[in-house]
Amino acid sequence: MTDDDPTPRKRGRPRLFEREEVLDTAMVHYWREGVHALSLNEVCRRVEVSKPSIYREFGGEDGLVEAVLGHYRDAVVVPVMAFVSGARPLAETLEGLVIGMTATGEHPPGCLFTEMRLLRSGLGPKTTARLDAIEAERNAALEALYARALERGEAKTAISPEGAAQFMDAQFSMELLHMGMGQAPERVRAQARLAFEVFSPTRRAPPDARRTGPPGP
Amino acid sequence: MTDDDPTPRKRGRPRLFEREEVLDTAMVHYWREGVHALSLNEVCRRVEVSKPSIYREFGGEDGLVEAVLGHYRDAVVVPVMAFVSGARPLAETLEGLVIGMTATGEHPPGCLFTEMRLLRSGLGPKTTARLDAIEAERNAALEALYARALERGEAKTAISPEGAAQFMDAQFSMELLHMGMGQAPERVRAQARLAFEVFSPTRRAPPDARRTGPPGP
DNA sequence: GAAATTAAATACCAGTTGGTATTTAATAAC
DNA sequence: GTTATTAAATACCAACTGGTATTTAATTTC
Repeated sequence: MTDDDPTPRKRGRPRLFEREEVLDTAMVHYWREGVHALSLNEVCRRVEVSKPSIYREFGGEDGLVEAVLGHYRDAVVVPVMAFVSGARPLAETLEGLVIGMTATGEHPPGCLFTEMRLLRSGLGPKTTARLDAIEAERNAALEALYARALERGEAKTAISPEGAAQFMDAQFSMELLHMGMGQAPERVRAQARLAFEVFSPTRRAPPDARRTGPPGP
Repeated sequence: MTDDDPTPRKRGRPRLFEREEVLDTAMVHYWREGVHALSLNEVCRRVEVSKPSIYREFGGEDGLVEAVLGHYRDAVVVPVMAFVSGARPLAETLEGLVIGMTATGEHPPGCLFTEMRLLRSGLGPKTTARLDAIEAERNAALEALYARALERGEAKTAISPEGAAQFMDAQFSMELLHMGMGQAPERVRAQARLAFEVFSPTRRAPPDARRTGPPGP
C-alpha cells in the first residue's frame, strides 16, 4: 500500500547525460575507429560531455575504456556466447558464427574486444584486467562447445577441447581483424570455412615431410 | 693505372652516424616494442642521433619508418621469400616456415611487417605504399609456391593458388602476432600445423550443416 | 527566501608530440 | 690564414595529451 517513490530525487543539480547513452556512443566510435586512434579529449567532444564529467563518472581514461568494454561485452559478446552454448551441431554453430562475424550493417565491422586484445599495449590496468576476464569466459564457452561436439562424435578426437578452443579463437580473431581492415566478407568467410574443415571427424594425416633448416620470420 | 680516389672526401663537416646503423637499431626497437609505442623523439634518443639529423636524412617520421621497413624487407622478408621460392615439397616448405617464424633468440619475436600491416592506421603515406609493395611481392611468392605444389600433386586442387596464398598469409600473420604477444612457440606451431592440414591432397568434404541465424560479432 | 548539495563548464596544468629556425662545429678548397 | 660548405646541436614552435582546481549553475531541504 505504500506508494514510496522508488527513485527519490537527488538533492543537487540534475545530470545532463545518461551513463548508458555515453557508453553506447563511445563504444561505437571506439569500435569504428579504433581505441588507439581516439584521444580522451576527442571522445569527450564526440559524446558531448565535458572532461571533468567523464572523470567524475568513470575516473579517467582507463575507467572509461573499461566501462565501454564492459558495455560491449554485455551487448555483443554475451549474445555470441549464448549462441555458442546452444544445442546445435558443431558445424552449424561454426557456420552461424562465421556468418555473424562477417555480417555488415547495423554494427561497424570487426570486433572491439579482438582489437583491444591484440593491441593490448597502451591500455590501462582496469581495461587489461577486464580483457582477461572476457577472454577467459569466451575461451570456456568455446572449449565447452568442442567438448560437446566430441561427445556427439561430430569432431576429431585427435584435437583436444583446449587446442580446438585456441584454434577457433585464432581463426575468429583473424576473421574479425580482416573485417575491421575492410576485406570483402565473402572472402573472409571462405577462409574461415576452409580453416574449420580441420575439425571434420574422418580425415587422413598429412602426407610426409617435416623438419627443415628454416630462415627467420 | 689511374688511382683516383673512388670516394672523394666531401667538403663540409663529416657525418657522425652511419645510415645503415641507424636503420638497424631503429628497426630492432620498433620490432621489439611496436611502431606505435615509440615516438620519433624516443627513437632519436635511442639511436643517439638528433632530430634535425634524422630529418635531414629521412625527411620526417614517415620517411624514417618507411626506410626502416625497407631495411626490414631486405634483411628479413627477402630471405624468407627466397626460402619459399625453393624447390622443396610444399609440406617441407610450410614446416620450415612454421619453425622459422616461431624461432626465438637472435631476433625479437613477431614480425615488424605483419604488425605494421595490421595496425596500418596512423602510418604515413610513404610507409603505407611500401607496405602494399611488400605485401604484393610476398603474396606472389606464396601463390607461386602453391601453384608449384599443385603441379606436383602435393596439394588439394579444390583450393586455388589465390585462396591458398591468402590462407597461408592469414595463418602466418596470426602465428607472428601470437609470437609478438609472447605466446609459447610450441603452442603457436601446433596451431599452424593444424591449419595447414587443409592442404593435404586427399580429403573428404565437411559433413553437413550450413546456414543458421547468426548473432552479431 | 537562504543553505546545502550536486554537477557542469571554464580554464588551466605540466608533459609530450611532430616539426624547424638558428646557431655552432668541423672539414676541404683557396 | 680565409672562405665555402656540410652537418650537428640547441633551442624553440604550436598543437595536443591526460588530468584538475576553480568557478558557476541547478536543484532540494529548511
